[in-house]
Amino acid sequence: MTTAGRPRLSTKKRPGDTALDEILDAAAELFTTRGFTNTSTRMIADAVGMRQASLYHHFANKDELLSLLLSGTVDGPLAVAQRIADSDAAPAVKMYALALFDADQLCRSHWNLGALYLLPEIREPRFDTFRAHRHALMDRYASIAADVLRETTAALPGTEELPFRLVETVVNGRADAESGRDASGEDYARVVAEAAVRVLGWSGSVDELHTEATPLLAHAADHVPDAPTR
Amino acid sequence: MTTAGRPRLSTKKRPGDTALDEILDAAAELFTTRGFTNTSTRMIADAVGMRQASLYHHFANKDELLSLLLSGTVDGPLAVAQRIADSDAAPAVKMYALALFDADQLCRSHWNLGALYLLPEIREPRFDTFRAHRHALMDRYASIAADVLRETTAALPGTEELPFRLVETVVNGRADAESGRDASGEDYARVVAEAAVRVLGWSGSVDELHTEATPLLAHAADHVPDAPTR
DNA sequence: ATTATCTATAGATCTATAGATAATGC
DNA sequence: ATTATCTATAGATCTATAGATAATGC
Repeated sequence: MTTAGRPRLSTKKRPGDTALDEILDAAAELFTTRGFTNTSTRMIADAVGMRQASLYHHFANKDELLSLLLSGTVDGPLAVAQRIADSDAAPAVKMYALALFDADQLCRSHWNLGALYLLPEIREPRFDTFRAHRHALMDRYASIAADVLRETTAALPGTEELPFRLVETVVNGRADAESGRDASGEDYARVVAEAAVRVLGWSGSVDELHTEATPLLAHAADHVPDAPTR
Repeated sequence: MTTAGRPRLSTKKRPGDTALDEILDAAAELFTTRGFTNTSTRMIADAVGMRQASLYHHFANKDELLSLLLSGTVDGPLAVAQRIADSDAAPAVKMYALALFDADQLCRSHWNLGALYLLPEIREPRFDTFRAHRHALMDRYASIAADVLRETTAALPGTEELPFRLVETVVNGRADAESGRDASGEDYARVVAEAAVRVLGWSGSVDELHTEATPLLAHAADHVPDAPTR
């Protein structure tokens, strides 16, 4: 049982139900490790096992490929952040839960998709709807962080930016690990989530936070179209 | 009073005593904002005010330009880290001082030079002497962090990676600020340095740390060829 | 007939080299 | 004579389109 269309010269090399999924998998690997401009459509085609020109049957241009990957990674976290913010949990629990969810997702995705945020190319105007979504997520973090700070001792202005930045560091850790460095412990996500509340001056028990965050997350992450794990 | 050689068609557009300095200034701006492969030698030449081919009188190839910028940014911090590690200050003071020095330098450099570390291209083997230097710096951080952790309550494994990662976040903050987001408070460096000891469970006074770190830094940073501020 | 691939290639880059030119320095 | 620029261009890409081909679906 094959499908319609002329057969490929090469056998299947990538996971995915559709040709576009196979292409996105290869593009994710190459864009995150080599960068966007430094990855040619020929390299993607070779990694998929089809001819360079054949790619264009599945998308309009190279930019669209990056856009598809980007939109798959922000929408989930943003929806989860919204639900966590709307819950009636304590601020520290919200902060911990949000950081844990995002850090965990960044740790577990098959390719280091968070590294796409670091690509210089996404600062060009054609990607600014993506950047707007990402800034909305940053604002959620800052708002919850400010709530936590109100309950602890005075901190320097700018401290509310730290939790979001800490979560982002998962990306750097994975990138360095891939270029020949020992992997940062298997649950670096918990390290980051704990740090996110510690930098806000929260000094209570993290085990308790974790216990409270778990059911909150189970609810918030329910039915949310999360980023592809592979 | 001009100099030897055929005159340029354009007037001087960049700071620098030599043509190479002018070129490096333009390359620093373009590589940090647009990326390496996505910046053509023609763009650099236009930004300097000379012809594309004329650039090659001052360096052998585009890679060398990036190498020159990279080596200017790690050597200073590594030397300072060495002197701080060799001092007899308390571990928390060392950690705070090191983080403050690096974060401050990353904040103040004319262009966001730390963003060069995030370029995917530097993972290619031709840049691995740079990566080795950078890993040496990471090891210094981890070693001092481990000393601090030994004096505080037990933490999850992997926690000793956090101070280095926190310092790196200065780069992300500046990059986001440049693409149209409010600048993170003027002394974000102090926020980061404080966070670096807080995530290690250190709960004493940061003002005291700062007071002790200042003379240590004055000595450690003395006669060190630091990164170009402009 | 429709679909998904293939081959071939146009047109636009981009890096780096070759050789001419216009200054200063001796 | 030496230096730093210039003009011109070779050779190697790279993206995207045009049109042929080999399957399935009806």
